[in-house]
Amino acid sequence: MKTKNQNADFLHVGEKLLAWYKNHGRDLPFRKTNDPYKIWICEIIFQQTRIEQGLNHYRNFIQRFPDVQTLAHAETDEVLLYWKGLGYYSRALNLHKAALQIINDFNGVFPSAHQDILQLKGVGKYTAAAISSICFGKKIAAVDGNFYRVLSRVFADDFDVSHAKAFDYFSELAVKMMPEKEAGHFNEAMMDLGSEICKPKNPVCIYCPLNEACLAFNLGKIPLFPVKTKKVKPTDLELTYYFVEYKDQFLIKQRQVDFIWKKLYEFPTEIPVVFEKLISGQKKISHKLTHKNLTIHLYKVTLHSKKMFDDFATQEQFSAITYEDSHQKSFPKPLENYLFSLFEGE
DNA sequence: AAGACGGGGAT
DNA sequence: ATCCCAGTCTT
Repeated sequence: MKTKNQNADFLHVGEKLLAWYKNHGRDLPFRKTNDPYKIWICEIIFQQTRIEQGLNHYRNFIQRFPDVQTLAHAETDEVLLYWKGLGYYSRALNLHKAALQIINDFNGVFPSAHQDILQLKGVGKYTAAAISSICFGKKIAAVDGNFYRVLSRVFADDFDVSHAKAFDYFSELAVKMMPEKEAGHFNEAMMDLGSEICKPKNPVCIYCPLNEACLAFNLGKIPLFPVKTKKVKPTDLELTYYFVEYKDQFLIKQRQVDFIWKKLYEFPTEIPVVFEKLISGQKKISHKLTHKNLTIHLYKVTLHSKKMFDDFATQEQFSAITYEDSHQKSFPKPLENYLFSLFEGE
């Protein structure tokens, strides 16, 4: 009997959330479709990425790669180009690999079984749950940062969200709240509430549809939740680049190492000693990565001999391109900014 | 279980 | 300067 009443309470909160969503949910382009391909793309783009930041990328990506066949048959470089500036570039590489998986393993049809979806490169528990619920009506919670924040506050639950079991723990809570046949909308509702009302800082509790039920709010303990113990320590990283130019061309190569900016283009990292007297100056670039304070020492090397330029490019397997052509390559943000500063106004 | 992986906006 | 965002993959 006790269990029954508790479940009824959970369900009541879920229905409140859903009612709020129908009136106050955000109007986003991918909310108008149940096409698993489009939902997949949008879920990957918006991993660790704000809606405002990725919205244009989503639109451009879908326009250029409207279906899984188009994506699978594209060059990796072009997929990367459409990812330029989004960060976490392995997402784009995995996206392309997964498109080929769908062609080869699933006959070119986006899989509908949850376990199959989970097999796709770059698709983890969250993304698989989002696709399964939104596109295929499966009653599965797409537990993300919003779920952790909202649920930990509503139940004043101090379960450590950085713990490995947090996904399953909060998933169980969420499923209890989920109205039948509304898993997709429920998941979207939780994201919108977390984004617009139950924000990390200064949540707008007075407008929250769940404030009557919210334990943390009624206890005045909102700032205590969610509990997150994982601590990250910033480290320092220094890189050296040489911007080697001849007339209107400069040298680039593609990063292959499994480190930051894998598969993105960059400048030479070392030059022959005889070039050193041609260095016209150093520019220092400071850039903050997620857990790194990055300093780039950037030297500009202006060559006046086409033979030296060509020989160096050939021996070290660099490519020579113009500034105009560089728009067709994906550069790390700090290098992109440098290029822009060099050529702006021309 | 812990680290690595980008970039940008809010506070 | 710090936090954290529609997380996933690799030790």
